[in-house]
Amino acid sequence: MKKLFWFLDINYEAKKGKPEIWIWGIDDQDDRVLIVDRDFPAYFYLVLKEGQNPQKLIDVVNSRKAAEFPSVVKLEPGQRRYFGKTVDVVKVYCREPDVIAKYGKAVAKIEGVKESLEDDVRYAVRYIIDNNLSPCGWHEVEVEEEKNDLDVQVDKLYIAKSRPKSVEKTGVPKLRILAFSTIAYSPKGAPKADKNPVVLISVRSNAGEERQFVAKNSDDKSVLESFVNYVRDFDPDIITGYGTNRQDWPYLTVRAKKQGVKLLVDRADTEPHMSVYGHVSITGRANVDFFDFSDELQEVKVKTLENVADFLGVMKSEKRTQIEEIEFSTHWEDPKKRPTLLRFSSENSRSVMGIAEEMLDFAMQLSSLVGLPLDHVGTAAVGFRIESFLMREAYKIGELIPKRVERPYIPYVGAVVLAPKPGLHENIAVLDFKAMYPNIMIMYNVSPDTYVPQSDPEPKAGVNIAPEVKHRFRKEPPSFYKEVLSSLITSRDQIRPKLNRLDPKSSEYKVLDARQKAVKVITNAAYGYAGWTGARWYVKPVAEAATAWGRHIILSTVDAAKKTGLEVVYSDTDSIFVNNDAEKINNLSEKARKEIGLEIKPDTIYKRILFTEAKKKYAGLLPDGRLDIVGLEVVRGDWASCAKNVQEKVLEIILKKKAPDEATEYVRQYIAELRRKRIAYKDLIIWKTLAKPVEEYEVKAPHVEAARLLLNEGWELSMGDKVGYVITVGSGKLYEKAKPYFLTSYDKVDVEYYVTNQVVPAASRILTMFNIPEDRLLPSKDMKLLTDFRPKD
DNA sequence: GCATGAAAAATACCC
DNA sequence: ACGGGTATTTTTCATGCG
Repeated sequence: MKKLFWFLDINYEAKKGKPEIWIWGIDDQDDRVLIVDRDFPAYFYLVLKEGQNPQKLIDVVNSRKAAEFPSVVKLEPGQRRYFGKTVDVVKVYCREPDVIAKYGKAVAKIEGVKESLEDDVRYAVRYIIDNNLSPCGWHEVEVEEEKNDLDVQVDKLYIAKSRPKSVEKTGVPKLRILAFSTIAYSPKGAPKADKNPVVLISVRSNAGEERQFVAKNSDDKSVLESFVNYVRDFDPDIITGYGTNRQDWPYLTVRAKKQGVKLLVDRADTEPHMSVYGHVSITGRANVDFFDFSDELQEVKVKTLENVADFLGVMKSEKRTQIEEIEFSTHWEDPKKRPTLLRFSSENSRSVMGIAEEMLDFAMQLSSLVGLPLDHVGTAAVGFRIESFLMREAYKIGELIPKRVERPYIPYVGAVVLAPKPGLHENIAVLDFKAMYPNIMIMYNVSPDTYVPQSDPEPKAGVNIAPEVKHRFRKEPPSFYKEVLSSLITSRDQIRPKLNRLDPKSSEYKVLDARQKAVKVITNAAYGYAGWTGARWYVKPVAEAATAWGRHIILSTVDAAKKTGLEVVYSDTDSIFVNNDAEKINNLSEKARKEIGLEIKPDTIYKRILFTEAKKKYAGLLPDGRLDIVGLEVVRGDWASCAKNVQEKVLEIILKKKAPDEATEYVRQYIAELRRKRIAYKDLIIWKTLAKPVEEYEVKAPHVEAARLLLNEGWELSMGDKVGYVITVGSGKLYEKAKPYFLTSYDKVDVEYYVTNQVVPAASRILTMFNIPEDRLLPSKDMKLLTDFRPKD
């Protein structure tokens, strides 16, 4: 019979020495199904040296089969492409997927064999690639129903009688989604899984059901058991949380072991386990940690659950309960405070569900586009997402997948940035080339498979030669990147008009918009991937040529703009800022289309814009009255809010009223308030990322010393964590005065540091442009305050 | 021994 | 664990003074 199903998860099992692919899905009857494919061969390729006879090599492998390669079941000669060149290969089929890495290595040493390829492609990945499956997409497969004697939690179990095939059907079945959040308790310091219990687990389903499992007498055995029972009972397709891959799951795993509870939350009667890219795998369900998608939200600087939820406008109807981690213990211990902790935890699980509602579509579209299962795609770094996408595309055109190899890093020249004309400018248009690098690669056929090394003769069809660097790329046939990027751009162009016809609140709109975003992310990252030394398809000249053409294009555009009579006040990479003269702009864009072959169009219009001397920093007033602030302290996460708020206000006064004196007065007032400690404590916190383990730092930096204090108190910190600190009074170096904000208090804060090193520099950056020296920003001693309220902390 | 300034380390931004 | 270009702060180191 034919079965239609939506792809949720995939895993590989070895049953009695025979590999099985298990695909977990949901069918069009809303049944949860497991489809088992027992008939998919593992394989890798041998690439032959030029002029070798494939049959000879097949004979050699066969003769050594009994001793060395017992798992080989078939050897098949053929041809593939490798970096655009046709090569002779032998496809080596093996009974067990686990041997291919080992066999590949051994067989590569045989005389006449150049190398082995694709022996580093995992079995389940292989299955997705070869069958062109789309995670989070619909498929059709010929199946036979089988009795469920595998003890898996599904409605139906099927054996695949054909390979699944992706079908056009859109939409997502009615999924059961479970959000959860946990709270652990330790009397002092950060909770440690080996001794401190999980006293509270809050769950929330997408049907709106809310539950809390609360420990009695700080014993978490029943909490764990109830949680496991609830999960099994609710049987979610997606289990989601925030920070669960790094925090909750590992913690729960240790607690469960400690308490002798089996954490059987999956559909196959096994416990959660670590999988590739540092994600926790829960067989048969998708474990999605939205912290892994928080990079997408560049505006959110400190990626806490609260900040992300607030940014997305989740939980807007109510005031949030805020409890610092350090206060969990007192809240748990105090019967009066405990209800607040329970409320806090419940709000957390609701925030997670809210975030899921906002971001799950994107996660699914990305998963479906790049071919990584939903639970993997979040933890995979950008480079691996693209690579996964490219591996699928390569298979379709018979291009072999290069091995991952370590290479030295050699820098190359990137884009041009022109010095801005400092000061205020009125009515400025930003013209930019849309998707410049992808379009360059398409136009000049720039790709790993079309690159012609210096030593190679020029191909018949001719070459495109990059300016400056002189790298050559075959004009024909259409390159790998060209095909891939063109189809991405086309698919996005097809989505956009559809969006205009839909209600932005409809689910159809949300899905399409998410698709469009996923496509954009992948398209834009292709250039960066090309220049990444870790890439399988790394070819430095590809990235180097793209930027060389980019420089050439933007510089000739700047030139043309000037000739047309436009004044260019700034330019960065693919954009030029000019006076908003519609006719001249039209001329220019017409000229660019004809002479360069790329489209340059007005994007943003600024009623007024301010540049300082610095590149990559400016602030503009938009037609609707909003400010667009770029690069300045206001948009940086590593400045205290007090400095950012003041700078923003200064910019607003300058851009809207052109009143530097008023702005100066504002700063003076603010500083007077700050010196009286009337500015909120949280506005003094400076957040910085811990980019490596504390021990590896070569210098004593404030945030590193603050991190050290946290570690001494038993808090856990790892790479990528943000450290929030304040500067306290005292003598010596700055790093000696930096303290984690929740281990000190306002009365110890050195407000003069914030005046001198935060507020004044941030304000001065702008006001210097209007000849206002720093000392004019400092209030006189007897300055009267406009406001007079009691200090708050 | 110490002030001074340049260099290095570190971070976060822009596109 | 996608690129290079850029600004900025703080620490660290080298230098020269007397």
